[in-house]
Amino acid sequence: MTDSPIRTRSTERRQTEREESPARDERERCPECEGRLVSDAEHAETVCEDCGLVVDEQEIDRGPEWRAFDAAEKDQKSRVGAPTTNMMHDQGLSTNIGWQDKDAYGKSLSSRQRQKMQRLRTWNERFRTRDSKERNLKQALGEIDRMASALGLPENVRETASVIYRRALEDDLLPGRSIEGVATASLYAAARQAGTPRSLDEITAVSRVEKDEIARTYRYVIRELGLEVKPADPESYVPRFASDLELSEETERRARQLLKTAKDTGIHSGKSPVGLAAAAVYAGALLTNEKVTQNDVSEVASISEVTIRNRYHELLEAEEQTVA
DNA sequence: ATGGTTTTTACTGCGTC
DNA sequence: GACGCGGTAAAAACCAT
Repeated sequence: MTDSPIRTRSTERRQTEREESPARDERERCPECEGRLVSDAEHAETVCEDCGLVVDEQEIDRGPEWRAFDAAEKDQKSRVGAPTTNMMHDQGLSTNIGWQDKDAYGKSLSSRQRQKMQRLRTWNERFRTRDSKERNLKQALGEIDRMASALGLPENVRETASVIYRRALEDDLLPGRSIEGVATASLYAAARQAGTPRSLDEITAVSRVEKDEIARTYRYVIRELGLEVKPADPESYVPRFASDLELSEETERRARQLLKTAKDTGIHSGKSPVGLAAAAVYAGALLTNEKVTQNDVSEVASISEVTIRNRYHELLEAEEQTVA
């Protein structure tokens, strides 16, 4: 994978700057003394020959107005290149070779030239599709990064998500699906695999894609890639909820305990893991006399209060029976 | 598409601060 | 009276078939 010579950012800024400072007319005169103006290349100024008035500074572009701290950032921010259009898969940045066997003047090409052009077309097409995949990847990875930090997911999850996305790309799973959708699905899967799951609702909140599409794409990706994702363990939600609600270690421990016995009793099957976790946290707080309302828990867990009520009754009941 | 299960929504009543 | 909590019925969402 080598550095693509093509830069992806548009040239908007440069163009507007140019419009604001039109080319200086040679015969323009100094506004003060009507003296002849000369441009001083070394200092990039235009000065009056007679009175020394500096008429214009900074004619030349001394470089980017932004700073880049590493190569990747520089690559991202670079504004060199042709204007772009979103109507082409590569935003019109790549080379196009006409299909007609004519030269720039409209004359027909010799057969030797024709063959050469044909070869060039072939290769150009190959590079272009490879390029488009890379751009695709770049965009997706950026998106994954954005969502991951919004959800407070650690580095290793992003890594995993990237790997999943790459595999999806390799296996040609993209056609017919949006980059966004697959990126989101990858992250969702990665978070679950890493044992730091985020509910579909939470994911949806930071994604640009509808919940349905995420779920659909997720199932598809999992199936096609043969990924094994176990159903989320309710316990894996507990630490996050507990810390969001600023609850004690003890409460957290109790919540875990409740979930364990729930598993043993088998009342957890079929119920949503998030709901179970939320209920356990609430029940745990109850047992340690910490004040949390059902409403509080329902908000951090994005689960209805009713579900919490139903679940935590079951949890406590199961706990009592095992003790007895 | 369908039917069974779970979750959500909306509403009501009770007790407490 | 607002708030937290509990319960219920009906609607919606989910899931396997």
